[in-house]
Amino acid sequence: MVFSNIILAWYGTNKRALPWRNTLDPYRIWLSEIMLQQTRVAQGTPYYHKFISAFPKVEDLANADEEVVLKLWQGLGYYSRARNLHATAKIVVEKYGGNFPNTYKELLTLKGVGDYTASAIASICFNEAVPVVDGNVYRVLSRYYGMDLPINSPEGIKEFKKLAIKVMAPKNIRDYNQGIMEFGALQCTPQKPDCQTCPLNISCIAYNNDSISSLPVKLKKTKVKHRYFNYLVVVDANNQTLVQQRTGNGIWRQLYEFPLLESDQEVALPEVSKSAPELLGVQEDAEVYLYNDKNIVHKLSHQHLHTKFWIVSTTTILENGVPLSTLPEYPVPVLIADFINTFKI
DNA sequence: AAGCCGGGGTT
DNA sequence: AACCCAGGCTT
Repeated sequence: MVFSNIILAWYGTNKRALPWRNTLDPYRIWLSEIMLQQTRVAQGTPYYHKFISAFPKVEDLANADEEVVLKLWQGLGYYSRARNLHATAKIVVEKYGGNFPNTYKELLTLKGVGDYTASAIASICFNEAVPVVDGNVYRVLSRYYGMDLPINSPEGIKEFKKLAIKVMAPKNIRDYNQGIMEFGALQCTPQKPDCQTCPLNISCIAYNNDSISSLPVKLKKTKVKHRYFNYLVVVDANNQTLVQQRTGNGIWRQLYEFPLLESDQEVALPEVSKSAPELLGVQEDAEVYLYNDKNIVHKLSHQHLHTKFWIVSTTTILENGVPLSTLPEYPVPVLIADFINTFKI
């Protein structure tokens, strides 16, 4: 039996009933694919429902305020996906009359749509014979065909794409693409794959070489950078505080946070008491105290944020202050959302 | 070609 | 603590 036929057969009996599997609507498929980039199905699914409910059609998403989109995206991470999602919705409405492009090549021009996502939409919605090569596919192909090229090297990317084209099922690419990904997610898992019940084990090179655990090969590891965040949570006599929007190219662009004092190392109370009032534009006699006794270490994939929240209580009435009660309306990073949820004066 | 961009689940 | 997740963009 051929590889692709086994994948198709396996998919037929093992596929999950996922919310985006009952439609071929490009809007819904696109939305699900963007949300699932580097994101597990279980984590993305609630967001898919929220978005479909808030924005049933691409026009609804295009017409929404960016801040509303970011707020709905809050907690899902990689927030550039939300900004690109919104931009692409506008393009689809304005340039394509509300209809998504129907070819891999044209889909590739959309913001936030790369090789994988263009292939996924083209194959699932339009049955175009282009293979998806995501993390699941790298794993399945590297093991079954014994490919030990690093999956994140330029040669590896090229060779795995060639192999993926060679072994795909062009006549039923829609099910094959979803099938090989589902197979990677459920059967050929990163750790402890279920090789005993695997329909491909007899001809799987890695299984027969006992090299399952060493495939796929991936280069380098991300070095974690340590940063020290001091958030200044000012509270004035009217229960107002200050928030600001992050700019630049770093983390959490366009999300909101409290005024931030970043330092190379830990900062102590006297230093904060001295600099906070002027930085916030409040009176010198403001009362400053540390809210969290121990550092909150917020872990991103490439940064550890050692965070202290400082409460700055002042009699000054903030001119640009916002009521504390409105904080839940702002799109914020999880680090800030967690604080807001527990903060009681 | 390499680095950056989140948050959460598994082991 | 390390690894990975239905990757893409920037430099």
